[in-house]
Amino acid sequence: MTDFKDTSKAGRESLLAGLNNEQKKAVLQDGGPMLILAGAGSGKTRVITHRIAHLVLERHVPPWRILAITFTNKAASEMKSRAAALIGNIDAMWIGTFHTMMLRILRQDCHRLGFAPGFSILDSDDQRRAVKDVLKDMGIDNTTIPLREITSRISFAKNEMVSPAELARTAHGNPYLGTIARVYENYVAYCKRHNGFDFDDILLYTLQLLREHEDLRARYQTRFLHILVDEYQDTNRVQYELVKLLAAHHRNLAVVGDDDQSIYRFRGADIRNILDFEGDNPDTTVIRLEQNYRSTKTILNAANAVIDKNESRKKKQLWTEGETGEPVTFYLASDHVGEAAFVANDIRKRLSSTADTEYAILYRASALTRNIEAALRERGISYAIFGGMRFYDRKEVKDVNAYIRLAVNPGDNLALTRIINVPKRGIGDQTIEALREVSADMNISMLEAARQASMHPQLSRAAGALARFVAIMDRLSALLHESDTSFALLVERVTKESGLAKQLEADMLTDLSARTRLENMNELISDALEFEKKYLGGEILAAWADDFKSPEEAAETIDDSLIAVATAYLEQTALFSDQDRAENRPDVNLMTIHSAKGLEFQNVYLVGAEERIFPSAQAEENDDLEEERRLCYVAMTRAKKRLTITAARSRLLYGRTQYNPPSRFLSDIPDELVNEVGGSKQAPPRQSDSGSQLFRTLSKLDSLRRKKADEQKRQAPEHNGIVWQTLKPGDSINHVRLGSGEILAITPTGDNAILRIRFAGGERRFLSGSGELSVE
DNA sequence: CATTGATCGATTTTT
DNA sequence: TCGATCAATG
Repeated sequence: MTDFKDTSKAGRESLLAGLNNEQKKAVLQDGGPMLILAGAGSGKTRVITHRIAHLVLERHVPPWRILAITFTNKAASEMKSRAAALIGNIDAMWIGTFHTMMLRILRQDCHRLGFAPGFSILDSDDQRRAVKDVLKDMGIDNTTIPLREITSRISFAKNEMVSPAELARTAHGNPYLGTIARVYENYVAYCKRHNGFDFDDILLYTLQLLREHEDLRARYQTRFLHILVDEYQDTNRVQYELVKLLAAHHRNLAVVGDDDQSIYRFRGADIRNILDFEGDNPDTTVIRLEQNYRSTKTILNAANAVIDKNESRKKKQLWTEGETGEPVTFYLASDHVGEAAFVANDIRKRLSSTADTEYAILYRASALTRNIEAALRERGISYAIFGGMRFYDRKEVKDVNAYIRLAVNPGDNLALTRIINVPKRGIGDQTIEALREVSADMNISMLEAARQASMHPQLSRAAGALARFVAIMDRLSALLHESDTSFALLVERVTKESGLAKQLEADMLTDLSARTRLENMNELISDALEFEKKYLGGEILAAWADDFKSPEEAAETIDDSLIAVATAYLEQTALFSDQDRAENRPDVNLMTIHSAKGLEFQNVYLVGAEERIFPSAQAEENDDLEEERRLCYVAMTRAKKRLTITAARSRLLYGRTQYNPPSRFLSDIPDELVNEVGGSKQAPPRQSDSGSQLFRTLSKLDSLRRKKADEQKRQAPEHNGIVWQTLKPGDSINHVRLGSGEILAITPTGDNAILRIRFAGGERRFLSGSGELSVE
């Protein structure tokens, strides 16, 4: 351990410098179970990294005996670089996501579960296609049960460790659920047959492996002297069991989280894991990090007031020594266009008049971005939408990777079906279906079936095309297994041999987007080159190092064959997003509240703060309001300096105009913390039952505004028609000729509005200004 | 076998 | 509204 930073007294003190008492306690705590309740902006990452540094530098824990688990790769790399800055070389330390860490264990001993080491990792798209295949095999019409319903139920079952048999039992004769259970069972077999793991499997099978094999269990249990888990409130049951098992021997388990920020129930997070941690471990040391270093007093108090309404939570009260700051701004626009304009104007004003550089617009659902984007574009404000498509999820990139996948794992029928006719080579659905049949009947892979095409009458028609495809795969596989060329070169050969590059070049003549796709493909080659450098240089090495060797020793045993590099590369593309690929800094960041978690901005705009949007309609139906409230808390606590919340009285969403009152969360914010600005010219919101002062103020302002609007109307030339502002969908209306009808939708167009009306004879649209309409 | 119109349906998302 | 997905046609 020669390359660690010096552990002089000065070094030691700097580890604790600037930490508050609670933070110090968390860093210095000996061991045993520890629950660190870290409020938003309380310096959580700092505490974790400093604790790791303390363990290594002061307590002389070898880095390879520390396991630190995060939820995202982004969080992991952040933690790694900050820990490395404090400690020095930490290559041997296991810092990473659950999936990355468990994959390490799985790779080494997957044969004990009946899997081969070159296994594929199925992404959600593969998963869907796998379920489709299973349905076809079972002769189930894939319209009876929605695909997403099946995949999500299977995923939930896996997260809860419910086996197909158990799921069938809990179906209690319900044929719908019974079918899903049978699909689940066949899907598991399907994955095994194809030597593939889906994301849930990576965790579930690792748990199974460790539970069933005492030697492996003992090996990892003794190895990890200290285990740290970040974002513990978002763990699911499998993750909970994994952590529990791995920590069972030394019991030095520090979990860090914030129950108030648990917002991933929909993907299996179980808030009980954090709420019951003390109960599960009676000797737990609980540390509360309640001092916030991010937001103003006002923002914090407003957020506290909102979250305080939740019943099931560990009470926590964030406080700050920071300034009081400006009140929270609330703006109620007349419609979605006005809302977007307000936000965009406000940002434009601040961009030119202040030195602020951080702006984020947050929303509950991504459908809300459209108007915002338009408003920003109109004003020439640059923006970026956070959390779009991953680089590795682009079609052209996935196609190339599918060729590599198939070369590495010839049993991967999903990869095969993806690219057997990409680019087009005359192998259609019929042929693919026939291949599937032959492969199932003969118990061989589809690639093997294609190889034997001439022996099977169903395949004779496409035999020529199939032979050409097999020849391509043979060349690639020969290159992979026999050649000592570089991996990047292999990737380039894939693009050439497959004809993908040629195809894109041809497409460029007619299709402008083909250029981008070609660029992406070339980018993939440089990406592969970069990865290869890292891999051979030992940076990825720790992932493959045998447990108890130093990185140097491990370097000698590492497999540097092309196939090993390819396997590692495929793993990276399956598991890593590319959110770190920083693009030019935009003026404004647009993102969902979910993806804003963990981030902070000087100026935050929370838009669409309306009932049925936030909280969402389905959250209300499912009685999931506490989670929505936590989401609101997360949104508010992203703001450092200024928080603006907006809502619209009418909003065109999913092709319908909705009229929703402002979000109930607004009424939880004490009035003195809010400044309501500007406004609309329409009817007041539906009176809230909360009787909050804010709503009364809103109504007062509103009646003033209405008076003004009425005056303006009187001065303006009188126009015919009806006062559409008082109407809402569902109201009845009369037409001179068509008689009585029901309003379906109202689309404002300035003074006027388009009314979609259902009459006895069908639907018609009218301008509200048309003199032919009258209210009943 | 590839292309085209109808139909459905729509929170949130990482790995 | 908009987009993806899917059955029917040339």
